[in-house]
Amino acid sequence: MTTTEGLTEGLEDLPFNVFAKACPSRGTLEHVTGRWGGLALGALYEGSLRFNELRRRVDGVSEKMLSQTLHALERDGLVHREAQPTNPPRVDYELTPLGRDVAERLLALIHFVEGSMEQVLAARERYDSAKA
Amino acid sequence: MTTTEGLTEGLEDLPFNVFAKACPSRGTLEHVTGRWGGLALGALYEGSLRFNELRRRVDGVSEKMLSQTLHALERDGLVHREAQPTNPPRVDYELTPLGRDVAERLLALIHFVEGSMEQVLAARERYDSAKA
DNA sequence: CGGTATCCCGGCCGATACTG
DNA sequence: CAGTATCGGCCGGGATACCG
Repeated sequence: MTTTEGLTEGLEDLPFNVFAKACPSRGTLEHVTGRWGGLALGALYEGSLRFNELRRRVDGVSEKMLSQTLHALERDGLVHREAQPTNPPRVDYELTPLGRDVAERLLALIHFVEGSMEQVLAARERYDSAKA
Repeated sequence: MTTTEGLTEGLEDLPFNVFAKACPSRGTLEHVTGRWGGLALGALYEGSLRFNELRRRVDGVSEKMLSQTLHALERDGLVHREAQPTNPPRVDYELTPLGRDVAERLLALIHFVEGSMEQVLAARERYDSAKA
């Protein structure tokens, strides 16, 4: 009971409701859960990383998309960018306190999904063979 | 200490690692966190819903995308589809136990983001005015 | 009601080249 | 190293029409 009630009821009355089309929270949620946003936050949860470290950690991301993703997260106040005017340049990215809180909840989801993949794969086989 | 360790360390050795480009968990995570997947799971967390109820609940989703989204989630074993061969037809969608576990973690993230929007909006203003 | 089929546009995103 | 600029494909996803 305590786990099911109050999670979405009356949400229409709250200032920010992600189920409403025009709510800005939907945009931020998409930055966080988007293709690369979630992986960037997850990688940074362990500690600050430089641009190319992050790029190697998030397998498959292009320079352009990583740059865009980091800018969006920085603008939303989830990531802090620390540039040192040295040569060669060095830029470190790290989570803000708010970013850590978001990343923690995101990682709980990610790890749960990873841990459920056997069940998911089994469900897919059942679904596909039932269709055939 | 206990909250920061063991979250991603050694993940490369686990069977499923979302950070790896080819891992199937990345696909499932995208179904769950995608534009409509997350909202569908969130809406179904309260209880089973019919197709058009769901459509009204998830403001802005088209018939096509809702249909696609539900198929993907059903195939992954997160949503159960119950069709009654009546006239007019009635189809109920509800979360599976696995789907509930996923939705719970997802809603924790969603509600946290909703609750943080004031901070996010403030961060954006700071960012934008610093750029200008 | 609960979908599927088709068309088609915008923009997401990868590839490449270039800069400080 | 840490990006930006530009081009182009492809596909997400909206609109519309149609079906059981």
